Amino acid sequence: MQQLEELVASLREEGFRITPQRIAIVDYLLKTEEHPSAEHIHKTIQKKYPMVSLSTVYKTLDLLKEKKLVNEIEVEGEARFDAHTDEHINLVCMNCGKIEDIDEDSLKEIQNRVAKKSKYLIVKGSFEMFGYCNNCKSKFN
Amino acid sequence: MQQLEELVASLREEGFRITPQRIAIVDYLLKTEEHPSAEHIHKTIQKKYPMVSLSTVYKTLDLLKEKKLVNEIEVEGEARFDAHTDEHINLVCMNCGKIEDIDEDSLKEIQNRVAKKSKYLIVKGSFEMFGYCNNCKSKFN
DNA sequence: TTTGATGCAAACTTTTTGCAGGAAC
DNA sequence: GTTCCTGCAAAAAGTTTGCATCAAA
Repeated sequence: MQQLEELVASLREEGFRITPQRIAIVDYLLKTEEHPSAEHIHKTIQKKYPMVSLSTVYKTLDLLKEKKLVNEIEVEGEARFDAHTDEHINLVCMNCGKIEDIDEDSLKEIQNRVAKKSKYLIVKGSFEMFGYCNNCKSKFN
Repeated sequence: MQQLEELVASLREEGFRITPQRIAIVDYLLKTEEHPSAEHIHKTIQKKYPMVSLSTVYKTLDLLKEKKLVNEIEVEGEARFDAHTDEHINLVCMNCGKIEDIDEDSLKEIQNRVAKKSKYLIVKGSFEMFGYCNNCKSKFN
């Protein structure tokens, strides 16, 4: 988990200006485990910082994605964001919508095998698994 | 790979009507390896069958998804469709946009491990890997 | 003949863009 | 003071929906 100060420093070093809006967005992304959508980020940080527009959220997320400081995953036609940039599997609960991360040591191994088999140069993997979480699964057995 | 006749029979058995539009869509999906978008399906089959509207494509895709006769994957905010419903890894070339399938025997094993670790009931996995295909990769080394 | 399917147009959702004003440097 | 960023409003892109018409059964 990165610290706010580190991320802000990275942005400053790249020549980007540090604005209250950017701090609010980055701060929230680092603290949450929710894999929020742009809309959700916007609504949440508006409680604390009412002066952040949705388009600024989108523009900041683009910036952070480009600098590899956040990852984007797609769930049901909506982009969701995650400042935990280590490779992991996203587990999506099809009932309550929760997204959980799982570190999975064998991911790298799979990527290597696929690379060998396909002759692709693999840059990243996106692993989403869908199912029912521990709380919800009793309803679907 | 399923045959057109089988798929059409499945639909008929479920009580759905067999229309020229549905045949055109299903026929194209079975023949292509392109993982087309709805828009692309529409454009392509219009050459042969000019009387297919985009909303019918969407409605038919919804039907096929529901009946598990096609899978949907998201690439860059757009839904892409695939009649190859066996579990596999989708390899997306970040240069030319091609999507290739790879059967990967260890997928099931990974799913089992993740299920055990997370206590989730895993229903399906979506595995996309992004990189550069054999033709494009020389440009990115 | 009786549904269910089609196709248009309009609505909706998520994301992107242009630009004038404002804030960071 | 200069340049980059913000936020509005408008547009774009992808998808869904309502409804009158049409065709499969």
